[in-house]
Amino acid sequence: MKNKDDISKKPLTPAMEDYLEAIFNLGKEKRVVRVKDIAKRLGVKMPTVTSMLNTLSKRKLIDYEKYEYLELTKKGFNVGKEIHRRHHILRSFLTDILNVDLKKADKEACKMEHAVSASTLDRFIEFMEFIQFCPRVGLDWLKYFDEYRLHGQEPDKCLARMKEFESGFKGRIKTMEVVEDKK
Amino acid sequence: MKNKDDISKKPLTPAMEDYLEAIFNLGKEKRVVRVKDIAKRLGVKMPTVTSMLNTLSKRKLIDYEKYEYLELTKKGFNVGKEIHRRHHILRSFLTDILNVDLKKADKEACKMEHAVSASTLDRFIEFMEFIQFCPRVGLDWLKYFDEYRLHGQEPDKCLARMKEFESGFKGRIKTMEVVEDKK
DNA sequence: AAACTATATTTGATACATCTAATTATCACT
DNA sequence: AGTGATAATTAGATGTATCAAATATAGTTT
Repeated sequence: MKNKDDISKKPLTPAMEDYLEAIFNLGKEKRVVRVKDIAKRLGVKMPTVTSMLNTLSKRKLIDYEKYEYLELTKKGFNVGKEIHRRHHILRSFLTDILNVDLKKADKEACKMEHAVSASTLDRFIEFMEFIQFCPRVGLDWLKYFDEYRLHGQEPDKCLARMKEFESGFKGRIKTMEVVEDKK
Repeated sequence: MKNKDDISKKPLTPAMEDYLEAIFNLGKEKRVVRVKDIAKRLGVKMPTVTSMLNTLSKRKLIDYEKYEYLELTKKGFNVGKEIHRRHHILRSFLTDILNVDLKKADKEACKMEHAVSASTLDRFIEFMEFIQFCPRVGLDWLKYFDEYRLHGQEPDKCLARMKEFESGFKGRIKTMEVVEDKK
């Protein structure tokens, strides 16, 4: 006979993930996690939270007895942490690279976090690392993106920018060569 | 008395948007759009499609009489086209910039398209334009991202890359100056 | 400890998207 | 025109996430 409800392999819904993330975050911010706070954080009413807590409890993602303090299980903690990580990375991408304002970035990251696989997320990370560390066109370079956004593509400026890049590179190459020589 | 069901200002659900996009795409691929094809495209059963067609019809997004050919209304067409555009742009970003494989990119773009606002989408576009057109580090530059992904950050290579960039820039600056002079 | 307030839960309802099984319509062919 | 195959719809059910109203519990204050 098959397992009656083999719940363990059913994927979590986006809503469940959002609750776990919220509980994870609240757990770091406050001594105890309250229904009221979860409701506020997620913009839902308290009965909705209670109902979801029962679901999460059935799926062994939280320890929960009614009217008592609730805690993430190991499993729930890992999910919450992972979703938080996704949120953080995607929001960084939106704010630091695309220059989206924080509030909007936060809202959109919250939806994107359910759309993007772990491997794609890794690409986002690598891409951001690449921009910042190697070949170190990073932060300066992104300022030009800003200018591009605001003023469009202006050939003269483009030339000027490239000259700046060139001399910037010269400086950096020197610095790096010195470091290399020391080794 | 208020409008009985002021449906016009209710936002569309992601599912509705997916159906409109699918109908939009099928409309371009085939003479007529069939329930069966929509079902196949979206991975749902036919009754689900029928039911959604009724919803879309009530909301004046399609012209639909049962058993007859269906067509997008002007409004539905615009939504379908917009969602298609989002899909396309996000997928491009994933495949062309982050190097995610096409199939995965397609699946993830399909979820991301409901998470990203029009203004953020514009930033994605501008960012991709910026990478490709100005300051023209574009395609070459992305090859280095690939290498970075695969081999990590290797200082020697980083230096080599920067030297390449520098000389590449020199060449381009020359070319551009010639063009500028002609003006 | 009694009373009041804040917090949480239960109950019952709604909306949405989906499914299976049963039914009905359309189309193509002989 | 009748029949069989394909396509579409209806009917009825399920699961998820939400809400408002009513109720119950916990915590605080006098």
